[in-house]
This record gives sequence, structure tokens and C-alpha cells, in this order.
Amino acid sequence: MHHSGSRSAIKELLAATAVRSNVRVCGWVRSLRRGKDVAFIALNDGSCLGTLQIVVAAELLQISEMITLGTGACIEVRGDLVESPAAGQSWEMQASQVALMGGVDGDYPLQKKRHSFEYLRSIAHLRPRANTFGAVFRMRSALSFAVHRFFHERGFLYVHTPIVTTNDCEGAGEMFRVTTLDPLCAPRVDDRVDWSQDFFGEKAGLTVSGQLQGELFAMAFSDIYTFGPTFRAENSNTSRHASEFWMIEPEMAFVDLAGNCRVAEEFFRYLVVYVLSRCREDLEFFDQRIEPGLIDRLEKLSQAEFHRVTYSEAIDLLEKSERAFEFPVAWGHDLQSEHERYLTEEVFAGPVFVTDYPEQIKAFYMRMNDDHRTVAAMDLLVPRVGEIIGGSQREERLEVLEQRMQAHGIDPDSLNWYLDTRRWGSCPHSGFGLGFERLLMYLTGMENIRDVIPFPRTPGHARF
RNA sequence: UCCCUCUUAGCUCAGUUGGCAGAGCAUCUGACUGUUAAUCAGAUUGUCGCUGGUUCGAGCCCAGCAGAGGGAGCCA
Repeated sequence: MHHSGSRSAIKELLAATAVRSNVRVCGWVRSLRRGKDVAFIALNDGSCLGTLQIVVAAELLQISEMITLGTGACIEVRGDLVESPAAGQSWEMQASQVALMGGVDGDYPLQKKRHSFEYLRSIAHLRPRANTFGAVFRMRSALSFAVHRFFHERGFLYVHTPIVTTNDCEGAGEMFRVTTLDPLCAPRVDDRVDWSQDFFGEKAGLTVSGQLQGELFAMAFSDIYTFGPTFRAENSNTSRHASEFWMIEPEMAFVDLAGNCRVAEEFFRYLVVYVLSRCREDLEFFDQRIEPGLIDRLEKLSQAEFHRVTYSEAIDLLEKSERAFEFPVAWGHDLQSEHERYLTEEVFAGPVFVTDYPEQIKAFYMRMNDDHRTVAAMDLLVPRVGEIIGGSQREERLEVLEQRMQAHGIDPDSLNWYLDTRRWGSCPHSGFGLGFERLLMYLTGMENIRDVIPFPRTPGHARF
């Protein structure tokens, strides 16, 4: 800023304990009420949900280019912070100077009224200025910090696993291709693209998970975690899926499945308690406007016991229920959304870990149990969202792992570096993956993943 | 990818049996006011998603296409 004098954040002014003179604030006009002698501006700068009421004498507004002042305009105000004589706020600002930085016209798409989320998605470049999205993205930021704090407090190493990868066999979904070859005349051998001539000398793509690399680090640093973007080229079109999302993946040496669940539970509870104490104003907004009862739900959750049930027990519970499910319940088949929802919403009415799934429906790296028909896998199911965490104890025995890879049609040679950790100094270890956006949805009550990502990427959509 | 629903003013949405295109908000003008998404009066605003069909006549019925939303699958 070319002017001297520092800028006060509106959050700070609204929390003031005494009057303050010669204050400077900058922000965007949320609402303007104009009278003959006096005008009132509700100003927001994103530092908090609330607005600062600016009181302006009419003469001040008449001087300059104030014609373009309206909802959405950006202004700089100088004046004094005083006690507000009227109801509605305890502090307000008596303006001595108002400067327009960026005006608006009648085409400004955000009005001082409620808009549909669908419409706001179409103006994703402006929606951060709307109350709901202000609250969502402040909370996203706070929650990211809380994730790092949790692991930092417990001595976990934060590792940046690669975004570009050449593993095509993680079984976690379709990959986006990364290439510098010209799609119209890519080099070919035997009628197939010759990836050896590509930039990385082999077929490369965007990561679908940092887990395999995370395991390598866990077998050197004991406790590690990753927290970064993940990409899935699946053509899935639901309110819970995005092509680009953020995932948190801890990996812990010397920890079995039960210990893995304990960490997941502690982590989940830590984050709930964190937002309850640090994001109160935004949570109250969600509680009021997005999901009535949210705060109560989260407070109960912070005390709640997380239930544990094996897959086989879950199948029994589903079979015993009088419910007519659309998909049949049978041991050996994966649980459908409706089954998961029934378990977490009706049977347990709270978070539940389902463990020990049949080996044929889970990934190759999950540890084979002694019964030789289930693996040490766990999913954490929560009401409303369904599966929010998926994890397992990893197979640390070289021969068993090789066997599992064969059975899943994966060439062990393509992952020889992964197998090396089992060859030399192998150890029992476990980890899980938590979808950051799903967590955010659960904590805000927002129902569409596209509304908790700043600029969401989904099939057919990568604008902004 | 499959199933269902939707698409009307800048936004949110009504539009009956096929018969003149509507409301609220926003915007503009004015009034009024220490106001609280202020209030009051007046004014402006339409390729009824697109293409074709049925009909004397289509926002409404039919077909195709496009876009959006919800559900399913896949998963986090």
C-alpha cells in the first residue's frame, strides 16, 4: 500500500476491548444502506465471518467516484473504532475517509441474498466472497493446520511423496497420463505407443496414492505421514468424488491393525475438538444455515466411542436386519453404500470401524490373516458421508506378498523397489488414508465435495 | 458409465386443461430513516436451454441434442 498506516483485520476490531482511533481497514462491501444524512456499510475482509459496520456521513460519499460503490465494491476506510449506539453490534467504525479501490456495476453476480450452490459453482472465482464459502475455506485452512499439528505433536515425519509416478499397478483407480509425446504422432512399436521414448522413459501418470512411497519412509523413520493432492481419472459423477482431491496418509512401523484403528480414532477426535474450539463462529454459521444440529453432533462425536466390528460380524448384522436392501448381502461381496449407511447410521448411530475383509475384495498389499481368507483391512464409516477412512496392516512377509501380487495380476518386477523393503529389514506396519474433503464435508455439513474445494476438478470441469 | 429429475428476467422461482409471459429479490429513479439481507412508491428487464415435430395455436405434448442436479457403480 502506498499509504502509511497499517491495516487492521476486521476480526481483530470486532474483538476489541476498547475504543481505538485512527484505524485503517480494507475490504469488500457486503451491504450498503444509504440515507439522506448517513450511510451504513457492512464491510468484510475475509478475516472472519462477521462484518464491520462503517458509519459514513453523507457528504463523504458524495465527494468522489462513489457512484460505483455498492455490494461487492472494494474500499479502504480510515476512522475511529467506537462503541455502537444501536443494537446489532458492539463496535462500529466512524469513517473520516472512504476511498474506493475497485467499484462495481449492476452486473456484479453476487447479491446480498441467498444464492444456490449450483449457481455459485458457476462463479467459482467470486464465490469465496460469499458467507458460506468464506466459512468453508477458513475452516479448510484451519483444519489443514490441525492435521499437521496432530502429527507434529506425535513426532511423525512429514514426507512429500511424488506427484508424478510410474507405478501403474496400485489398484487404486484410473490414472491421468503425464506425457510430452504428440498425441497425433506418438512413436510406436508393434502398433502400440512406445513409452520408452516419452519424457520419463516409461509410462507416467499423476499419483493415485502416496502410500507405497510412504511405506518406504515408514521403514526408515518409523512414523510418517503425507498430506497432498491425489488424482483419479475415474468417470465418477457424485457429490463425494472429485478428480483432484487431498489425502492424508499416515504410515506407522511396528503398529498392527488394532493400533492403526486407535490412531485413526484419536486423529479423527483431535480434529473434531480442534474445530469446535478454534472455528466457533464459522461452525455456528454452518449450524444455523447448513446443517441444523451440527455443533451438537460434533460435540457428541468428540466424546463418542468408535465402534469396532469385523466384516463377518457386519454381514451377520445386515442379514439379521429386516431391511430390504437393493443389493443382496453375502459374505465375499463388498459392502454397498446402503449397507454401510445402515451400519453407521442405524445399527451403531455413530462412527464404526469395519475390519478384516475377505482377501479377494481388497488390495494386494493388505496383510493376510491367519484364517487365510481375510486381510487386516479397516474402513471407518461415519453417518452421512459413509467411508471416510480406509486403511490396513500391510503384508510384510516377502513370500506372501509376492503370492498376493501374482493373484492380483501384478508383475512383482514392476515393484521390485517396494519388495526390497520386505527383503531387507522388513517389519510389521500399518497405515490409512483419509480424504481431506470428506472430512471437511463431515465437519461443515456441506453436502457436495465441489463446495469444499476452492476450484474443483470433476469430469468435464477444470475451469478457473 | 447407468437410472431419475430439472433447464422460464441478472438471481430465486411460479406458470392450472395447450389460449396475451408472471412474482420476489437485484438494478435504476424518488421518498424516508442510527440503519441491520432496512422500509415505502414508481420504472427497466425475456431467443421460456437448442433443433425439429404434432396442433388453428406450444413455456406446457412428442423426439433428438446440450447443460445441470440427485442416486448408483468405482473409491477417499
